[in-house]
Amino acid sequence: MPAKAPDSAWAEHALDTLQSAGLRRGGARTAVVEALARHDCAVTALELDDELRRSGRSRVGRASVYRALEQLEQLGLVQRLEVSRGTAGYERVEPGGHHHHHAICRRCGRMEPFEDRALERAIGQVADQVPFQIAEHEVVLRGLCERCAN
Amino acid sequence: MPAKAPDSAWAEHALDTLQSAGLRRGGARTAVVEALARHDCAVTALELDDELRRSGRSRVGRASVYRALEQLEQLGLVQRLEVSRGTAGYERVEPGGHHHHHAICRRCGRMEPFEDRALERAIGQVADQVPFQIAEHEVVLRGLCERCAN
DNA sequence: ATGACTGCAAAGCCTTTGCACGCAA
DNA sequence: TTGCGTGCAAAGGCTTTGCAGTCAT
Repeated sequence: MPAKAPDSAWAEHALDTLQSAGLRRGGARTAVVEALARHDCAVTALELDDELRRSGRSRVGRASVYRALEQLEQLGLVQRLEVSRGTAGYERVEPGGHHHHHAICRRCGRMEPFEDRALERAIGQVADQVPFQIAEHEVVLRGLCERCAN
Repeated sequence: MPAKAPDSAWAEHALDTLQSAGLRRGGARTAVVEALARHDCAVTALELDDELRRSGRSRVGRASVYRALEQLEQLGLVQRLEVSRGTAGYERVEPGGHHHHHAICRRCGRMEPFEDRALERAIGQVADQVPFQIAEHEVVLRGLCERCAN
């Protein structure tokens, strides 16, 4: 239940890309894209599933949520990262390249996004030196959040 | 079956730290530390388990491997990271602070370690700006390795 | 019409937990 | 001797897969 304005630009971009990839605009798939568009930071598949189930507009199966997320990930429309032991989080990838990274609390799991140009620059240079064709990257800082540190 | 010289310095440091924490030098725990000392990059719990099981010197239960890894992680002696969908990898944390990050192939899972001072510097600065008490960090570059890119 | 998409339930996989026995200190 | 450490088996939790019905095109 994110009280947020959805990123319609991304949603449209995502749906178009899906279509270009020869995929149909099924109900579940569209619902997942729209739900994702309402989150600015990583959400787990189960959270999205709950959200969709509660909003009640359409019955969306959990499997469909996972399937949609996997396709979005493979098309480079969302990025997957481990938000807690054994649980994955997914978040939109903006076409522009703009993105953030995360600081995650070891104790309570709270997640704080941050961005830094110098960091991106350093990563860009390293990506060129590695014998890989790098498509994306992620940085995770772990420690204690303000609340848990006291 | 890593044909490598073990990092005995780390192994001793780890066993000492465990002892200082009031933990006993049980057989399984020691075996896990020694196995870890023979790897320079992330290994999964199952790989360690297999290794210990095959070397056959002592029967080590899978649960003990996981328990040992969790303790080592909490003491900051090993770092845990997701090496593939749903599977964690663990690797030694050198007392000196020296460490590397990883480039992981999307297709075959191959992992290439790398290190970069400029990157570490940038991360250090960001860590100071975030409202968290950062204890560690990890950077993962994802893309295609040389073999899979062709 | 036709095959992709979906929901439901079952299966998979890695990881954790329960329990009784064994061992370090 | 004491209770931490361990192995084994069972349980957990997230994710994936199988299948038949449904819907987009």
